[in-house]
Amino acid sequence: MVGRRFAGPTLRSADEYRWPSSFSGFRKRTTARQRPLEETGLLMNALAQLRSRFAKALSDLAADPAPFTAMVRPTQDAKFGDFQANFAMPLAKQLGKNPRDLAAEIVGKLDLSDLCQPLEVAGPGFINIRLKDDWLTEQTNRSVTDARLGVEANTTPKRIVIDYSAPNVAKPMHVGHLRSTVLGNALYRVAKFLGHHVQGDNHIGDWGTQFGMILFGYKNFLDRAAFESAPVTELARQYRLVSQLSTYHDAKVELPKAETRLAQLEIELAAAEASKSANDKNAEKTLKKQRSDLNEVREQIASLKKQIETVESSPSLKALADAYPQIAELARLETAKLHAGTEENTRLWNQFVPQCLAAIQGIYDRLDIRFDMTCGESFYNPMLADVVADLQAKGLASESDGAICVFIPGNAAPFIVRKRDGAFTYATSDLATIRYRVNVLHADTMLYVVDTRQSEHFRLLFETAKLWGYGDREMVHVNFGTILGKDNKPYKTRSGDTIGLESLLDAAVAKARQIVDANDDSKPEGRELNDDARATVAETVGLGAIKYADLRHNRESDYVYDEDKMLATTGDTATYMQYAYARVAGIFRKGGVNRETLRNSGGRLLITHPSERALALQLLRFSEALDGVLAEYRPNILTDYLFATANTFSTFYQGCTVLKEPDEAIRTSRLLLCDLTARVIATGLDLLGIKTCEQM
RNA sequence: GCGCCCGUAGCUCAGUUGGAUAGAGCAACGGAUUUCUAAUCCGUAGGUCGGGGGUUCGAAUCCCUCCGGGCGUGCCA
Repeated sequence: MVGRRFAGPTLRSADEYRWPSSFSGFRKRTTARQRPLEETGLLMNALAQLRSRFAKALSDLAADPAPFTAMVRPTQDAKFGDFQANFAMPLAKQLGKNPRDLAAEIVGKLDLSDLCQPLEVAGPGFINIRLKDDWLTEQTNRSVTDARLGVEANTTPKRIVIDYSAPNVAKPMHVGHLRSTVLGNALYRVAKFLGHHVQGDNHIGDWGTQFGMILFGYKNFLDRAAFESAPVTELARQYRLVSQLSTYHDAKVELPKAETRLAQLEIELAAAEASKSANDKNAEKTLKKQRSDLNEVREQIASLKKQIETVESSPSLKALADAYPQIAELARLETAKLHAGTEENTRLWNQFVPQCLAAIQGIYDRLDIRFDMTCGESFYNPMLADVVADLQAKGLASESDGAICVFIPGNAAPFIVRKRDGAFTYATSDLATIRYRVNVLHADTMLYVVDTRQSEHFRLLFETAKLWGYGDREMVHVNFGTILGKDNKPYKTRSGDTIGLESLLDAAVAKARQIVDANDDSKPEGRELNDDARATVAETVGLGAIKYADLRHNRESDYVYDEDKMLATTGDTATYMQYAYARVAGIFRKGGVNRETLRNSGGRLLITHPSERALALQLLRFSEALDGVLAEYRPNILTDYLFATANTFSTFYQGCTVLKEPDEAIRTSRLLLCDLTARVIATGLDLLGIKTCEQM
């Protein structure tokens, strides 16, 4: 299971975590808040502008025009124009009118002549909208000189806390941390770019049983020399060792039980098969279930045997296992002592945590992942007793079977905030976190970028938080699916171990290097990149491939980790976008064009070819794509957009000469399009946490 | 047992919350190049949106049911 949640190293004052008083780049925008959007002159999002116009026309037809203006959207097929309004049918029904007549009526009282060509009513009452080239060129000209590429910062920014990555710092990060980290970071960047006040919070695991294992290993099995030269590696080895021994003893106990159960299931199945009468659907179903249970137990047994075999095949491991039959209990004891605040364990913990964090930071640096705060379990630990007491005082939590639980109507499982043994759970910690995020950070919205398998936990958590008095805040479980191997099972090594994140990155970069080498070697005029440059490109391409593959899927789907596909040089991959960017960069390099000068040259966009219009329109839709990402926390909307943008550019570049264009005004216009394309692609990729190269 | 999720082209996946003739990529096939970077572009073919029923102007999308698969499920996080 993916690690998640565990607390900040040392207790820090709340002051450190207050919202920054200044958000440079956003403040100016917020002053425009009260003015109608069109009057600010900043609004370039065509869709928002159209909706706003339609809202006026609908104001005396519908009490609340919002749901209807939401039905103004980009067309799916260019033959219907650029946008379409689909509200006439439902609105006509509500008003008891004919939809086509209503559409015509609205078209009649709407003057959009500055924006688009005359509106057309089609089919049962669709209103088709096609932007005027004049308006398109005007907007594009504005974007060219706009640092924000025509994307308006939100006029009513929210305070958003995004909880992502959240590894257990006691062990190396693995493939299971990839999605939360990559997805969370992309959402973080997009939300920030759109003007929200965002706090990226790494809710690390630094207070749980894993630390007990490290402490036990350190005290009993430490290789002092190894620890002194590479402390984190040695601590990770200790964790693995203790965990392995403890698993071994568990497996020894579990194996006979599983075998008994297997035998029993086999007998039951045989009996059921013998007595089954033909065409009995219920019996068929039961049999199926039994076979599936049987398989499950067989797999469990195989896994247990493997765990046992691993230890017993190594004399040294076996000796350790025999010497410490109670190792799990002993490790738990170390955890308990840490929680109780004994001098030695506290001192060791204070020594280890910063070292572990520094190691993890190495991966974050490489992946360019940013957080504003790192508060995990240890940070919230002192608040937990009070959380439980408060829940009890308010009558929300009660004792059941020795544990303190919150029962949410409609949910069979209780939300356990204190175990029978008195220990708190991550439920308690999550509640303390919500209270902190609301009371101290003043969060309006709290996002949890966590594996979908924990959705039940979050349902209970949010329900409990609502009852507790935080119902006015938005809490969203931004859930995501599992990364699978090619066998369609959760991605593991052949021997069944989880895959370390570092080695995953290295493998992708190494593969990218081969591609970069092959491509550069085959250039008509010989290689262009020295070894250092190739290494940089390979790092950019390799890491970009991993991130993009993760982000381009609908987050809720599982997906198969396939290095060949994610690093393919054709198709919907980061490489394709990075290449599109490098091509544009090459145009400026080759033409000796200073892009800054170009932008301020006063040159205007001229539409002389369909692919120029298509590209300009596509570039103006950047803002729509970003809004789409945040509407449902789906970065794949941005990957789709970027792929379409790169594709539209390639088509344009195929059909339109740029540097070789003899007409200077047209050449300038096309250079402006190239410049804008490069900036949109680079910015879009950057918002996904993906880098670009000037040359590749 | 109960709960949640999924099933879309040969493969991998989108599908803007109910809109027009369901879209991409890969693979396949056909075409474009004395390359402003071909890591490219254009085109062709490929579908009972798991099956059935229902709701309505209109369904891949909402409801019911069946089939197939995944995940979770009282003291791990």
